[in-house]
Amino acid sequence: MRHALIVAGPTCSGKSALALGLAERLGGTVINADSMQVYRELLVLTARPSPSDEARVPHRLYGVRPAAEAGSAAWWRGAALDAMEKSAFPILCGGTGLYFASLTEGLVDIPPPTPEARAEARAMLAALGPAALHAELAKADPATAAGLRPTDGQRLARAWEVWASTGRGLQDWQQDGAAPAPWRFTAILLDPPRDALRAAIKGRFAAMIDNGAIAEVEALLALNLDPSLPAMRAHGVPELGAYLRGDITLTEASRRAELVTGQYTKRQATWFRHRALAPPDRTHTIHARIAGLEQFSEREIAELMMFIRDAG
RNA sequence: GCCCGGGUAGCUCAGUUGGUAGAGCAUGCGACUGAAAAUCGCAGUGUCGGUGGUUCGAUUCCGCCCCCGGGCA
Repeated sequence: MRHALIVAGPTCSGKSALALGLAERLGGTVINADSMQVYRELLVLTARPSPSDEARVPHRLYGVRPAAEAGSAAWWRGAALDAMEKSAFPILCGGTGLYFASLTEGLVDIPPPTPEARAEARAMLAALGPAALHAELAKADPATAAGLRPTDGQRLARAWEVWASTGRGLQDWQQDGAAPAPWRFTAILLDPPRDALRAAIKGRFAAMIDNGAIAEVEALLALNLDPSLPAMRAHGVPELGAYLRGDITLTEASRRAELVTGQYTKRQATWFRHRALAPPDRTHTIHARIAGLEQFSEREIAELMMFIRDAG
């Protein structure tokens, strides 16, 4: 069974720099496991690796999808598996827990929902609200409805689209089970203190503004896409959009973007603390925010390399 | 100096016809099976500006003081 490395952690924890450094030493390919860095139009705002980073080491799945086309865990899983297959040593780097889980735990093989079913589910959610959608689902697919909160609009819509397009309930599909990808995973998890993360996020957002984030949002908005598209909801896009419309000041937009990003790191930390990316003896946690491999001593780097080699 | 309004949770504020208080946001914790930078759940916190008085009991009523707005001088 082939071996792949996972470098995971919350936003702004330093995982991209760490993955880059490791890829250089190990002859690896960095494969994006971040749901927002896949969108072509989002470069600055998602802190995607720069062209010079990409010149140092092969990078895959960054900016490969137009913002107009929503990605999905299933799409990402297939693309990642393909990229892994073609890499000498895959290093999956990102912060999207669900994406990692689609690999390490697998995904149930449910046919993609029909566009009609998806549109119907979302229209029902918008028009009736989650409680009414839950009531409707309870009639059509009681087993799935029983497991969902009447307030959880997004999951209710997902359940509805599955039922409407396959005639089979989501819960029922999930009984089929899922299988992990046929890979041996080793994980390096970054779990820095939250206040360090918040401080770094603040600094990074200011740098994003200096590096063209506003123009990036302006260009994205000019595409006139559906505001419910994932790329349109990336941290900073709604906030800078409000600034561009003149609704709020740039200071306020920055404050809000930094706030939602900080809140997001909490959800990521919760996920990674409770969901194993790899078995305990093949998981290494670093409780600090890091700036890259150069931050470590040669001895620490050697230990890290040995940990990865032994795990493989 | 005078008049008016206000000082209650980290923030914005509600409230108690006198029995020591509550929402939203923030924060903390958690869930998460194809939108996941999404979506959702649970939980704190308070010398109720200070000080005297009335009262069995004051954050609430009264006096004085302090602070912040606004107006008049």
